[in-house]
Amino acid sequence: MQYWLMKSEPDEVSIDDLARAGTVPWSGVRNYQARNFMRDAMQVGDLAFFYHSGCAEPGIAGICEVCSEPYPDATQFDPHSAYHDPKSAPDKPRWLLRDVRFVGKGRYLPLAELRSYVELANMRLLARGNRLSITPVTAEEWAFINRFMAEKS
DNA sequence: GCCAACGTTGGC
DNA sequence: GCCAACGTTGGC
Repeated sequence: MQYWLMKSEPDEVSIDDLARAGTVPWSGVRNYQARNFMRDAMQVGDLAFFYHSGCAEPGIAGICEVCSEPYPDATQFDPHSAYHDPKSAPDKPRWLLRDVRFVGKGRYLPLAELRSYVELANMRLLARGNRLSITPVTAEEWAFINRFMAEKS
């Protein structure tokens, strides 16, 4: 059992979109490190913070759960998709993803607030220059942040 | 295998 | 829109 943080642009898929859909494929990851986390390190049942990026106030919006084994990201083979990868062959797919399931929505935790806690000083998300869209979260970080999720907003 | 050029991410 | 930081590409 491991914990994760997964970034999504709310314009594409927000926590409310996930709540409505129930389950979504985590498509569009085109970074090998993030792919390897999904392909190799994640396990069904792992929990992840759902993070909103590329928006006015980035931050943690809720929690989701890894709910499938890895399988090829269909968008890589779609010439009309922004995530199309012409170098990926259907018999040897380059990009694998997992499905994630909505677990809950918490008090919105802005990035600026996360940065204010010394307990999170070493969090991967907050590391200088971090751009990874999927990062591991330690059990300590999870517990520390998770208790804010239950607060009223 | 090095490394410069380029593209992308993502906060601000 | 800017720009720092990082990843990828491709020539050599």
